[in-house]
Amino acid sequence: MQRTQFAGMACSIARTLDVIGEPWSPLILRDVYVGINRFDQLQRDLGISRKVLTQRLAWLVEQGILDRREYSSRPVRHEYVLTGKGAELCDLLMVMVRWGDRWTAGEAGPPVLYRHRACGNVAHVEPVCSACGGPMHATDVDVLPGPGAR
Amino acid sequence: MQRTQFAGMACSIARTLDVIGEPWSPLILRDVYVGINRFDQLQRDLGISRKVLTQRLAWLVEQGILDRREYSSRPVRHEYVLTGKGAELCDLLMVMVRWGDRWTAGEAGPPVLYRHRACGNVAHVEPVCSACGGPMHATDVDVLPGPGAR
DNA sequence: CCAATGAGTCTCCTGAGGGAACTATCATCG
DNA sequence: CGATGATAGTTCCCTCAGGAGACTCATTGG
Repeated sequence: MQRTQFAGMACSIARTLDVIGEPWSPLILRDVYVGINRFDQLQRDLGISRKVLTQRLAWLVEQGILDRREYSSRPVRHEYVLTGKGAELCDLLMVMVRWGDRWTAGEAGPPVLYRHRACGNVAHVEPVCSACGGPMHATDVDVLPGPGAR
Repeated sequence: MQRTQFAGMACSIARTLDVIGEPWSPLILRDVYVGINRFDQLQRDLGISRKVLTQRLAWLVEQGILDRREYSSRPVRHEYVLTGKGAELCDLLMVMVRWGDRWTAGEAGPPVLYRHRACGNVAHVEPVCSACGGPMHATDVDVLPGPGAR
C-alpha cells in the first residue's frame, strides 16, 4: 500500500496503479505468468522478503488478479494462478517489455522473446486503434473528458 | 527509489519499473503528457509532497524521460516536457488506461477518452503482433529466452 | 526419529514518504 | 518603498512500510 491511496482519483491510470502499482507486484505477476506459482519459488526467484510477498499475494488475490488454488490437501498446499483479469494485466507487461527492450536492453539484446502462436514469428506488440486499425501512439491522439470524469 | 533496485535483473519489466516504477512517477508522466508542466501545478494537481516531487522530477530528467526547460529567464523559471523516450512511455499509460477502464471504471464509465487523430474516432488501443498484425495478448504467445538472458 | 519442504508469521531496524514551514528571486500593486 | 504573490525548491520532523532473517507448524520421506 502506498502512503497515498490513488483509488479515489477519477483516473484509470491511478486506479490501475492501485492494483499493481506497489513495488514487486508487476514482477510477481510476471513470474506467475511464466509458471512460477508457489510461494517459495516466488520468494527465491525474486529475492523479495517473505512478509511483503505474503502481503502482495493477498492483495492480488483480493483484487481478483490471482487465484489461490489448493493443489494438494495433505499436506495443504496452495499455488497462485492468473485469473482472466490478471491475464489481461499481462498485456500491460508485454508493453512494458517492449519499452524496456527499446530503451534499456543495451547491446546484449532483449532478455526474453515472444513467439506469436498465431503466426509463429518472434515479434513484439504494437498499439493500434480499435476503430481503424492504424498505429495509435500517445502522440496520435487527443484526450477528451469522458463520462466518468469527476 | 525502491528498497531493492530492480535494474540489475535481466528483465525488461524490472528495468522499466526502475525508471517509472516508483510511486507517483506514472501520474507525473500523465500530467506532463496532458499539459501540466510546472512544479507547482503538478504539486497541486497530484497532492504529492514537494520533496518527493522534486526527487521524482530529478530522476525522470536524469533518465531522459523529461526535459527541464527554461521558459523564462527573468525570473528564471522551468517547465518539464516529455522527450521522445518519455512520449513512448505514454503508450504504456494508454494500455494502463485501457485495463483500468475495463476493470475498474464501474458504471460511471471511463474518465477520459482518446480520439485517434488519424481516423477521428474515439477509440482505445489494441495490442497486435508486429509481424502478422493479428491480436497479440499475453495468452497468445510463447515466451523464449532472448540474447540478453543472463 | 530426524531432516526437509511448503507456506507463512513475527520482530527489529532503517529509510522513504507526508506535512508543513522556510528560502530565494523577481514582478506587481498601492 | 514595503507588502503581496507566484514559482520552484529545501529543510525538518515523524510515522510507517519494506528488508533481513529467525521462528512456526503440518506433513512426508529416509
